[in-house]
Amino acid sequence: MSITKRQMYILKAIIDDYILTGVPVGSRTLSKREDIHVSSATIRNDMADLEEGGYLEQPYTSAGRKPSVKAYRLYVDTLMHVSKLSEEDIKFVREYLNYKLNQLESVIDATAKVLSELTNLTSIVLAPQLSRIELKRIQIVRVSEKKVLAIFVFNTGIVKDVLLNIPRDVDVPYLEMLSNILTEKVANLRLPEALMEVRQGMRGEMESHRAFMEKLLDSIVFSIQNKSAKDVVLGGTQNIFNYPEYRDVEKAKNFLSLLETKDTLYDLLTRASDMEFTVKIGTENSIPELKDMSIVTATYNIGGEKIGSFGVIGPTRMDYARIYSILRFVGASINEILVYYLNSNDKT
Amino acid sequence: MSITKRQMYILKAIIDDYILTGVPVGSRTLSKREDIHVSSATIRNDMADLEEGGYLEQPYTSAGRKPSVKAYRLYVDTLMHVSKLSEEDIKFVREYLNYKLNQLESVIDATAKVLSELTNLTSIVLAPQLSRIELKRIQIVRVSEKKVLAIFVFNTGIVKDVLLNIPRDVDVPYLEMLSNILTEKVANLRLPEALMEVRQGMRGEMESHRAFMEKLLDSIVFSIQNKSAKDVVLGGTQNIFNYPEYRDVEKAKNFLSLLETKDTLYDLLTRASDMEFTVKIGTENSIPELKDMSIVTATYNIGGEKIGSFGVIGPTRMDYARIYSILRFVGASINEILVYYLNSNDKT
DNA sequence: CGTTAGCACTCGCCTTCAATGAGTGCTAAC
DNA sequence: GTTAGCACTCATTGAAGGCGAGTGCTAACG
Repeated sequence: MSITKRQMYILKAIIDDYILTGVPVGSRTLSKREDIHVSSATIRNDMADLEEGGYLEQPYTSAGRKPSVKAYRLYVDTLMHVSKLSEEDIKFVREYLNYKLNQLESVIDATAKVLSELTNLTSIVLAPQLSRIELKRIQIVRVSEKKVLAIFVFNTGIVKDVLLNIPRDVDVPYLEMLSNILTEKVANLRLPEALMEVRQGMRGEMESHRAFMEKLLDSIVFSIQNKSAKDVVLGGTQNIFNYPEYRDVEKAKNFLSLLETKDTLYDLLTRASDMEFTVKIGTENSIPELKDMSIVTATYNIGGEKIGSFGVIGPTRMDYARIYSILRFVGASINEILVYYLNSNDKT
Repeated sequence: MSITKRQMYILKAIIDDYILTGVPVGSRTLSKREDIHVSSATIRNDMADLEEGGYLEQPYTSAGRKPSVKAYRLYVDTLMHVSKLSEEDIKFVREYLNYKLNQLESVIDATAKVLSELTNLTSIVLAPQLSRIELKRIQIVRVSEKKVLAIFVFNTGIVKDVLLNIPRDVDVPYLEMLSNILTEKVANLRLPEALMEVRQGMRGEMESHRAFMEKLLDSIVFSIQNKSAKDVVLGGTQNIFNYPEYRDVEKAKNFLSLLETKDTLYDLLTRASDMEFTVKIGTENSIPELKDMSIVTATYNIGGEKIGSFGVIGPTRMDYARIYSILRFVGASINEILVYYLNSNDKT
């Protein structure tokens, strides 16, 4: 059973219409469109075929048809027409992202905001994954009697620090020495390897160093691992209310609760961190709660390294074409900004 | 027109019942209570009096009565019976707060969580207000060719840092000198005064220092000011759905949107930062959107200094007595934890 | 005079029911 | 292969009516 060209055209028309309105579309509505010159009866026949092929679904006996997951998949893969972003949108992204350029986190926040504003969906942004970046240097600074600040400088220019309470006072030269030892061991390694290297490489060192370093490492491991929840920034969580099909309090509540368990979102995004783009439609998601939601993600880079990802989540009937171009442009913009902000040519 | 003792008792009964159920309470319901020995007719008479006195309201002609803002105010000020927190609750708070004790922010997050869990309301927690704490030291550390980390150590033991891009490379001794000059100028001053002091005290210094310091200061001012939104942490934002009266999507949406504009919440909390406890009931709030919500706040201290506040926000019919004791206990716990965590006896 | 029983009345809420209309499938004709 | 026509389906809408919780008022009672 093959699909005719006209049927394909009708399918696309149905998807477009359904994405726009969220209401199952009927044959008569379609037949009135200017670009369709066949009668409603003909369309009905085609629709019946498409339904048989698994591309359309009927919510109930005499409602119109709505696209199935299979249809959306086809749409995303081949049918949809990705147009350029409008001048306004481009301007909006540029201004918003540049305006907020003072801290790394602000870029993340601004991205979330921009995405949700442009797409009218809930946006998810994952902060740069430090475990993917090579370390350049570790520097330990004495802050007060029992506190030191461990500063991690990464090759991309990102700087991260952790405040640590230490059991006893240490003097500055000792910390400097420690910094040097650590830096030597970890330079050009990624965090996971660096941790292993230090743990193993410590065997030969003095016992007093060892205890201190262990504590240092533990704290770091803890604060890195513990970041999973913190690393996910959301935008436009209320946007779901714009969709009539989520006017139901129960449904909306479910969705919003899902967003609160950021670990799930974190997993979704990290898992997608290797692909430039991913589109998960409805049941294609492994998570049952997401069975009628879609997630579209993209990644952003520093120096060619994919270090984080971002995307949107919403009803399956989202405007994939538009979202695709938005994500593409926003991703490119983030790259630009990060390169500029982090001054990544800095190779001291 | 004075209120009899029995009327007061009935009023309290009505408030208690309404807080529990959210349904306007009728005379018959009350007359069936074991602690009330008068007939429904008598109660009706009393209710009529209380309504005249402005303590009760009728949603519509033949519904039961519900408490007015005036009634809640009376309840909070004199009527309510604040009991001790249950052992379970105490244990819950202790465990949760202590479990999360690794970073200052975690304490804030944990507080938000604990509050929302215990109260079933949305909690708001304000991070420590750095502008209220005296500085101890400023330390500037070179991180890479064009980046320095400005570390602010406060008297309470809190440490805050800002990453700054600098126009040209500077050497370590210069930064050390700068750190010393700055520290000397700002020690024991609060941030606002410190800024003024540095701005004015710079007049005599070398031009080259001046430019650098100005940049430093600007960045700090920016990052402190810009914190307003970041400094507010929410918990249990979905809890509003537990209240039948907020089953209406429109209402819930309004509430949730309000929570998104964190600046408003920030203002509310900072304004309440001087009072150990505040209770704003319904229209007592200056913000019209909050006209049928109540906000209860408390403060937490470090070394006797009120440095932050936290509280809950929800429908006017909240369990003020319970909330009061929860806030009191949580406040005390935060103090303990902060003192311990920050090692505030550290007076280097 | 405070309290109580009784009764008519009000009004939101729920259920029922029929009308509406968008949409389909099928058949017969073009 | 396409179209017109027609009978049928079914969610949605709105009106009607019953239900019941609750009130206000009046009269009687101790």
